Amino acid sequence: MGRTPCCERKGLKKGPWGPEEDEILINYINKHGHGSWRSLPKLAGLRRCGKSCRLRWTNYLRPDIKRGPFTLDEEKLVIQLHAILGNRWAAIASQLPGRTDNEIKNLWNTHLKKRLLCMGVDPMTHEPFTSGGPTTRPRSSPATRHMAQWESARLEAEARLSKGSLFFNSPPTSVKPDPDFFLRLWNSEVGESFRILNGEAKTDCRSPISQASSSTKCGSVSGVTIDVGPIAAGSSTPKSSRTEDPIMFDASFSSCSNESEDSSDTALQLLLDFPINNDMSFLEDVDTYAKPPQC
DNA sequence: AAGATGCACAACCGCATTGTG
DNA sequence: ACACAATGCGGTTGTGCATCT
Repeated sequence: MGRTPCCERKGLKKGPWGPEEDEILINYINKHGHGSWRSLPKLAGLRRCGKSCRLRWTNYLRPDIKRGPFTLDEEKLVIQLHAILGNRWAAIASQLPGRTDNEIKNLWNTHLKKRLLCMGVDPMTHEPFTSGGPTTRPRSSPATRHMAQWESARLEAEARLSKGSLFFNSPPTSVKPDPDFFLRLWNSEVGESFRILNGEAKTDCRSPISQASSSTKCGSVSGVTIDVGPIAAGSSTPKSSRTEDPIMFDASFSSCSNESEDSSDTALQLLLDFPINNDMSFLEDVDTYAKPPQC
């Protein structure tokens, strides 16, 4: 019995949305909320499937969408978060207010990936390519070095995590670290310290977003205002990796046990090892690296 | 000026996960 | 505990626009 395709019904429109459809969708959601996406198109009078409506709303019509080009800081953040989280676009997007996973995915695939490649950094592993790699850029460039530093720190933390699965109360069989840990770390006071340090090192490393509003997600994360997350609460399950959860970190995390203290120290070290002085100047130097070796 | 090519972005598809009866 | 429906997510594709030849 296969799954029935969501748009299998005849008469459902596909392809680009027209302005009148947008208007219908916006009006309907403003008035009633989206409720069940499945039934929304029928109720709103749209000849679209619910999935298409949801996508259109979340990626394009939502009022809080921030349009326009990514700022340098946003790009930096995306790269840093990608190093931590991998292709978990939704999780990355949750750290960039007003940006959608789709948008970030596109940014990554069209710009950042290429740029890293040109720098001699493997966009998937964030490791520098060894000689013979697809780049001609010297291996010891600062950006490359920092990526390598970060990667090794990340690996170290992963190793520690798998070793210390007790920290998360996860079953011994669970060797795979929860990538959300890194996100929580990023959002924790440890991460805040890291950002502050970087902020001191550079005149102002806050993104324009957080400059504009201290209550952005980026800003709010620095408020280690405690929201006991599932991990911190010791109830981590695989399902907890869902990214809709507000990702806040329990400050008591660092004091739950000796082991966790140790983890916290390592975590701090991990973050401090990340590109010192937030040196991602290669991003600013787009022209220098924009053109691939044949790049 | 016209066709070819590349790029950016919106949208779709299918699988995974979660919710519910 | 199970089956099914609903939703979320990531990968991929299609299309329109800009630039190049």
